[in-house]
Amino acid sequence: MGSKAEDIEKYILKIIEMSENDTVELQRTDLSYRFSCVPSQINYVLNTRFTTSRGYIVESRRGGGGYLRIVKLPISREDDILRLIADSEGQELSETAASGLIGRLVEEDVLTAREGRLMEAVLKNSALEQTRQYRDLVRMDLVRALILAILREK
Amino acid sequence: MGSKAEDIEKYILKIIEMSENDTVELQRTDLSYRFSCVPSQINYVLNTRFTTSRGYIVESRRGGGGYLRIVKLPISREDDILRLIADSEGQELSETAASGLIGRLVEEDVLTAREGRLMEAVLKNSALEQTRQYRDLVRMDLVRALILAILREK
DNA sequence: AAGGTATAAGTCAAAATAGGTCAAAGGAGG
DNA sequence: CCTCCTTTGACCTATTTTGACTTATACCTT
Repeated sequence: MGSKAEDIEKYILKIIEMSENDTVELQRTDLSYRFSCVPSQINYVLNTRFTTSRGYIVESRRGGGGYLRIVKLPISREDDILRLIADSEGQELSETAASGLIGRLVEEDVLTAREGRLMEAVLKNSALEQTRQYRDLVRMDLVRALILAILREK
Repeated sequence: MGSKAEDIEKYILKIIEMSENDTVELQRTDLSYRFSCVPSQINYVLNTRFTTSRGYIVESRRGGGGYLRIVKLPISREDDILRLIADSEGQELSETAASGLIGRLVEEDVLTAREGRLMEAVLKNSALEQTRQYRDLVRMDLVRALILAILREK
């Protein structure tokens, strides 16, 4: 018995499929009309199906001319590190671990040496001073954002 | 569907691009006619997009023969950057302002385009989710760490 | 020179537009 | 009935659009 959420998922998958560049932009209200559901069900579908761990990025903008943009990342054929990171929601990352990770990314030529240095600077405890007890969580978030940005470049 | 504000922004960017000396002078009423909007929407676009953090200065004159003059600031010298961080302690930096700043650093070849993209990703609200009410402070810290790292290279 | 009028831009806040969050209610299967 | 997923709605936040009111400058008339 297919749920509405599933239908919406399939519809989005279909239009991503049809798009070149694996990116699709749509409006939440339009979609909710098309499927006769409340707008927030669209968020439900996005949150449960189009997650980073499944290889999607969802961006949005509110207000006039607002939109939802769903980007499918070419994640399947990437190496293990990247995959791991994309799936790191809620995990922590110490300064040392981050530094090691960045180092590996540089060694594997995912980042240039300079990119590595700049990222390390930003990931240092001293830069995350204000976040105190959350800093290892925040650091993980920053690294994830970094990795997603890299993946996004295709 | 992009917003009207975006269209207006693009139009202004285009004519600045075409101008030599990166200066453009136009009339608010003309623009509002061209885009079928109220005049004050032009101010909205100027205030939200052509900000100093993005490297623009807007001057104007009222009354007969009035005008809006938008100047794109020339490449800044190194001490501009220094000054920027010098008095950034405890300051806040919004996502928009950060994005404008990074854009400028890229234009000035302080950062490569890719470095800029990666930094922007890390400075996004979505990456700073956990910090919530401190996020503009944290963002400033991150940018300061970035700039200090750049300065240290030399 | 003073004052009035037309012209043009500025300010500010309300309204409109659009997406986000969260938690309660509903429903299917074990 | 218990659990998990889905559906729904009330309330929140962000961004843009609009308009009423204000201020500045130029020009014309006396």
